[in-house]
Amino acid sequence: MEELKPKSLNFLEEIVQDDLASGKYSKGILTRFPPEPNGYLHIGHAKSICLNFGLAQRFGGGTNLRFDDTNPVTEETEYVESIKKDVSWLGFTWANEVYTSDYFEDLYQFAEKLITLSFAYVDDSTAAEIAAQKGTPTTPGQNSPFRNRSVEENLALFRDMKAGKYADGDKVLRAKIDMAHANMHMRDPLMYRIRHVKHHRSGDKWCIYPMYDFAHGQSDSIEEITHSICTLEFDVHRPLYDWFLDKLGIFPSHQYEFARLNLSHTVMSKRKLLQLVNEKVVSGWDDPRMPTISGLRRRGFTPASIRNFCERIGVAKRDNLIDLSLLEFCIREDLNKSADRVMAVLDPIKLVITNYPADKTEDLQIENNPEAEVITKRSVPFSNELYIERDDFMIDPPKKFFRLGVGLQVRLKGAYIVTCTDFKTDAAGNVTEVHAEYIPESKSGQDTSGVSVKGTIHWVSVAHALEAEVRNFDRLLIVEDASELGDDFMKFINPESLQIVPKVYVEPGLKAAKEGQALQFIRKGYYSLDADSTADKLVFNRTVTLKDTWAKEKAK
RNA sequence: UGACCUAUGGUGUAAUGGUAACACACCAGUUUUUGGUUCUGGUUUUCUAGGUUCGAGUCCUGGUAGGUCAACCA
Repeated sequence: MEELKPKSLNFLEEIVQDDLASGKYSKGILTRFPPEPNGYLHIGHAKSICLNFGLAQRFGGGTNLRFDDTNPVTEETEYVESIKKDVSWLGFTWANEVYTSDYFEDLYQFAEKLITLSFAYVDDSTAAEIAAQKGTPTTPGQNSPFRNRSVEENLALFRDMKAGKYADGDKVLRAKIDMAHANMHMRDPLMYRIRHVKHHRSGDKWCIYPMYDFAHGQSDSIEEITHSICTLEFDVHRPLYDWFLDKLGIFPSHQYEFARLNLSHTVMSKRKLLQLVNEKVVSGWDDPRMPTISGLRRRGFTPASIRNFCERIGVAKRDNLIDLSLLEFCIREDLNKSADRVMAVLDPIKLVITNYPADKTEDLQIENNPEAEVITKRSVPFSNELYIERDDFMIDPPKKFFRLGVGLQVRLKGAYIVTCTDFKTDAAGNVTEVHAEYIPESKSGQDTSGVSVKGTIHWVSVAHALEAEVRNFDRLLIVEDASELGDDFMKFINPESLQIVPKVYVEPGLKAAKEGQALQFIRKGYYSLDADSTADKLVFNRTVTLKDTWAKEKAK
């Protein structure tokens, strides 16, 4: 069936569509996702991943996973593995797994070619001198005294650099462009620096390493990437990207830029995330409060929910701050359809059903998910003593309180309607026990009582309950926008971003729960079994709360 | 005060010179054995001043505001 109105294209899709229509790329398109393996992927990377892989999927092309490993000081194989895991987990398959370090020889040859063409020279200046020569955005730079060395001298020097005859920082290779250029990146940018450091893949083979600007575009070109998509801060690099490809006369890949994702109530920069880890504000890169892919995974987010989120946020070139509530909506939308419902009492108080036999247990059949296409049921034991939530009882219930209070009636989910008759308190006046009578004819599914109630509450049988730990997570920061906080963001950490409830009661069937399994704790939220769980002790992470309109009503 | 990028409801994103719309959020109601879900309705939008045009959110010019760039990082 034809769609009546095709979904509008984003600006990148339009570019690809136009390029394909004009016959520019007869072999189809090829994109790439090029992380530097020096840290863990976060939700901002997910946007880029969905964009790159999504573009290729939509227009019948491929996507390379390229590790941009030109700086051996910061890169490690450990990160390569985590990145591959995260991309796969998100549901994408790359056409080729490639490494910029695979192109070191090609890049070296490119560099010699530019030297031969008098487009590059070896500079003996120190880093400080080069910085001083560079000028400022409003004042032109000065030519380096080494700028006019002969091709032969440059070639010899560069070969000596490669051969390891110089120490780190002694010399660099620079492109000869224009020290007065309005674009700072065109003021004789560095192409190679000396680093006597072991590389995670090439080992000690090289002691000179290409800079990003001399590696990225050429890598794109070598792979014949048609559309090289990156974030806006690389916009000013594009003239240089094009300059190198043009002077080298190699495959003309094209770079396009989009605005990176900013998410409210969190930070996204690698440096700040690292700070959170190092200062032990969080337990690690996969702490469920982190916006990392591994953190979101542990928190209970599904790949589909993240892909859907990336689809919904769209893509453009203006700065943006996406509200966390959209991410929450996406995971609720997914889990509402897929997560089984179970009962867990987080803040327990005992409910005694005084007219139910103390020696009796019933195994009630309760549906797992009312939203599922095929309804399945599970068995839940019911007895005369139950745990219910403390806030499901009030001594002086206000109007529209559809829960328990003396004289009020509720249905116990999947069981009977009960009428609250009494309660007990301790010396301090705290409620310790609630008493109720059940209506035998009101059994769920075969109710002939004729009684109708407004409220339904969840419960767990005291005798059968399983103990568990619950970790309730909330937004990392108490401020929406951390962009102008700088390092002060640490002062705005939400003190309630993690609340551990060491002892909750859950229904006994949860003993069979599997790590990562998503569950809805009825009326409480979506939870997922954490890896910290043991046979004796289950640990559940709260992925997200349910929407709570009663809380809003109460607040009024 | 140089170059470049950007400006549409509270937040995002569409509208490709021809009725400003979709989602989230928010509000009201509906449904509901989850105060969840569903469904319905509602509030709230083109930075500014000129210009081109029969017609401008869209094109042009100026202004304003925000962002990016001066690592031997990527």
